[in-house]
Amino acid sequence: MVVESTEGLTDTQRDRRLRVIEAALRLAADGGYDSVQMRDVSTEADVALGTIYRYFSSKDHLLVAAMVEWMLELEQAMTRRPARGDTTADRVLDVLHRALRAVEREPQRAAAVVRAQTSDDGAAVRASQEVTEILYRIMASAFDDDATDTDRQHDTIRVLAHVWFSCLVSWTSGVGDMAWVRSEVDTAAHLLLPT
Amino acid sequence: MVVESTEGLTDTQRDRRLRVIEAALRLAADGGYDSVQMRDVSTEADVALGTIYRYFSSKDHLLVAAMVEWMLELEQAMTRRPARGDTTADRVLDVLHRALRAVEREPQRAAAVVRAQTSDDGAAVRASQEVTEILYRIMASAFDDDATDTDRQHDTIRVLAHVWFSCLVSWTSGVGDMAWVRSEVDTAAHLLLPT
DNA sequence: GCTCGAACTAGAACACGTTCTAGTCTGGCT
DNA sequence: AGCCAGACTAGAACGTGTTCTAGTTCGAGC
Repeated sequence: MVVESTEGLTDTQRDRRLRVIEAALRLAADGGYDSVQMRDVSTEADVALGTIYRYFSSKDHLLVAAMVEWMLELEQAMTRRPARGDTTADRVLDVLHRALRAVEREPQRAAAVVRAQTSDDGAAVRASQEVTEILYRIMASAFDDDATDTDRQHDTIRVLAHVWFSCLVSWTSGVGDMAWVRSEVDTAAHLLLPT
Repeated sequence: MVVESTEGLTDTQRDRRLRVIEAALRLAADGGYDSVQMRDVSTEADVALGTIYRYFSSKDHLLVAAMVEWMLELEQAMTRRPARGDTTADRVLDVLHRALRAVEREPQRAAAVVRAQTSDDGAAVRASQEVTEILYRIMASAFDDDATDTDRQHDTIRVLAHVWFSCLVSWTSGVGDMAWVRSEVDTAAHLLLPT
C-alpha cells in the first residue's frame, strides 16, 4: 500500500517524494520533531496531505526515511575520507566522533529523526533497520580487513551501536548533552577495543 | 505545577495517585501503549481527566511513574534473593535474565512503559532517570563488593544499561523478539566481563 | 461551625496525526 | 484521438492527548 522503495516510480514521483523529505528536514532543522507538522510539510512541499501518506505510512516513517538519506551521505563522506588512526579503537572513535559532529551541526534535525526511530510503525521500523545497517557498515570499515576474529568484531560493533542509539535517545530527551554522549561512547569503545 | 514526588500528599491523594497508576497498568497489560487512553484511565480510576494532569504532566510521565513502582518491586525481589553465580558475569546475567523474565511475564505492559521512556516530557525524563538508577543499583549488587577497579565497574554497568535500553526499545518496535534481546545482552556481558 | 483557597469534577474545546470523500489530472492502451 | 485506472488535490472528518471552563467539594485556620 505504501511505497517502501524508490524503484518503479516515475521521475515526477521521485521528485515529489524528495520534495516531501526535504520539506520535512527543513522544518525539523528549526523546532525539531514537533515542528514537523504534516500539514506544514504538505504545504511546504506543495503536495497534498493525503499524497504524503501514499509515500510514507506515518510522520515517523517520513522522518526515518529522511534519516536514511542522511546516513547514506555520511557513509559516502566516510568512503571519500576513511577513518584515521593507528589502532582499531582510534579509527572507530574517529568514525563515531565524525558522526557526532554531523549531529551537532544540525541538532534539532538530528533529534527529530532519532525520535522517529523509536516509533513502532512498521515501515518506520524497517527504515530504522536500514539506518542500523549503514551505521554497521561505517563502523566495520574502521576495523582491519584482515581481522581474524570476525565474530567478536561483529559483536563489538553491535554493542557499540546499542550504546550509540541509547545515548542519542537520551540526548534527544535532554538527559545529557553532546559532551556526555561523547564520553559514554568513548567509554564503551575503550572497554570493548584493545587500545 | 505537577506533583513529582508522593511527599506532602494527603492520604486520599496518595490513594488517588495510586488508583491512576494501577488503572494505567491494568489497561497497559492488555493492548499495550495505545490501549492506555487517558479517558479510559480516568474512568477506570474514577478520577477526573483534568486531575490526572495535576499528578502527571503527560501520559508518558504516568507510564514511567508506573515503571518506577515496578522497578522498585523488582529491586526488592533482588534484595530478597540475591544474584547467584560464581563469576561476576554469571551474577550479572542472572540479574538481567530475571529482569527479562519479568518483562516476558507482562509483555504488553513492559512495552508500554518502555515506549514511554523514550518521551521527551520533562517529568517523564526525570522519572526515567530514576528507573536507570534503580537498574544501576540492581546490577551493582551483582558485582563483588571488594572490587578494586570501581571506575571500570561503573563504566561496565553503564554500557550494559545502554545495551539493555536499546534492546528493549528495539523489541517494543518489533525488531527482535525476547530471545534476540537475551542474546544481545549476553553478548555484551561476555564481551565486557571476565568470564 | 464558618470561610476561603486549593483541589476536584464533568465535560467542552483544541491540536495534530491520520483517514476519508469527491472531484480532477495523467499517462499508457487500443 | 478517446478511454480508463490509478494518482493527485483540497478539504472535511475523526481519534486521542492535552488544556480550558464553570461549578462543586474539601480541609485547614479562625
